[in-house]
Amino acid sequence: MITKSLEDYLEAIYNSLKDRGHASTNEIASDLGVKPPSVTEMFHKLNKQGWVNYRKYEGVTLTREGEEIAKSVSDVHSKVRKFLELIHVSSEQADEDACKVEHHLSEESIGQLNMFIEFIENCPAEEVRWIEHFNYFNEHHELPLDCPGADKEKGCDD
Amino acid sequence: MITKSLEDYLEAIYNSLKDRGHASTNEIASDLGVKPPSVTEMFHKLNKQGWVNYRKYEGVTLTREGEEIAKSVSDVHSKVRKFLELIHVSSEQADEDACKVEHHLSEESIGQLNMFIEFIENCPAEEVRWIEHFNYFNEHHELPLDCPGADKEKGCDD
DNA sequence: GATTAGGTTTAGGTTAACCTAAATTTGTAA
DNA sequence: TTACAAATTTAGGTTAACCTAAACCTAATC
Repeated sequence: MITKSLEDYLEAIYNSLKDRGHASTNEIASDLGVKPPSVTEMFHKLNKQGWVNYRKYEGVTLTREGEEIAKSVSDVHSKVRKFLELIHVSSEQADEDACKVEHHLSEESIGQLNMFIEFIENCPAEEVRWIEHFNYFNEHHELPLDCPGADKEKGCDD
Repeated sequence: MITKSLEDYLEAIYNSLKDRGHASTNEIASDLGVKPPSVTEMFHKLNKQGWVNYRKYEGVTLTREGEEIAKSVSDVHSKVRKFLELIHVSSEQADEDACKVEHHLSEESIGQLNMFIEFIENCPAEEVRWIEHFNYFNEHHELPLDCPGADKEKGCDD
């Protein structure tokens, strides 16, 4: 079974591989603010689940399944962060909070949050009956005809 | 130190006292989906912290400090729920997610979320340059003059 | 007053996720 | 090649929050 903690490790590994090209015990430990032995232990668990390939003293890589999980967690993270930034939470705090919140949203909430963000980004800062428009967007998956963004180049459902 | 779990118990106790006038082991157990012995154990911890008055076989009441914590958790809960409902998450799911998210938001994010909700509720569904207006509201703590809600009876900063 | 049912607590155990200290491996430099 | 420093793992321990089973209270009924 996946836990919040295992998700955190997968995400950290994913980011480390992306940013540094590798994921070692010490790096992940310092990224997550834990001690190296904790990381080794978790590497074993992730390996047993088939989410990473672990080779002693060398570090880990993600399996396809592990990468899928990591990507989806990371995706939720950036959606939450984006929303928080939209309502003017500082980007450091938004990122920190996203880390914690990312494990606790249902599919439904994630979907709606995404819908909301997409709507705002595609129909911004204009004379807009925005909540009515959002309701329409929510139902039809495209901007209403009288929305200033609707006749522009970019649709809302990409 | 307070933990997510202790917060959950305080909130459940608070709601039980409000809804039923008392908070017994079995009730809290069933509210939180745990077994009675777990509740007894947590009652002891809460009692030791000075957040509840625990009397064996009788249940708990909240101390002033306990009630303060419970109220603030409960407050965050309803803000998160309200926001999720605003973006059309079903109310059951919104409530469920709020339960989990409520423990993980910083003061800053809570404040901004509140600001956002207040803004929306006071400046709704009109011809509104809503994100610009939100920016203004965020900065000045009142609706801009050209906001349809601004000349109505109710201000934005109550 | 004795019995009993239901609620509550105690006793003891499990698990996840951490930790420190000690051992081990690895790569590099003398 | 040997020796050492740094990284990693192993061994063993801690804590929070749960659990089951058994013991214990309490209030109602006979």
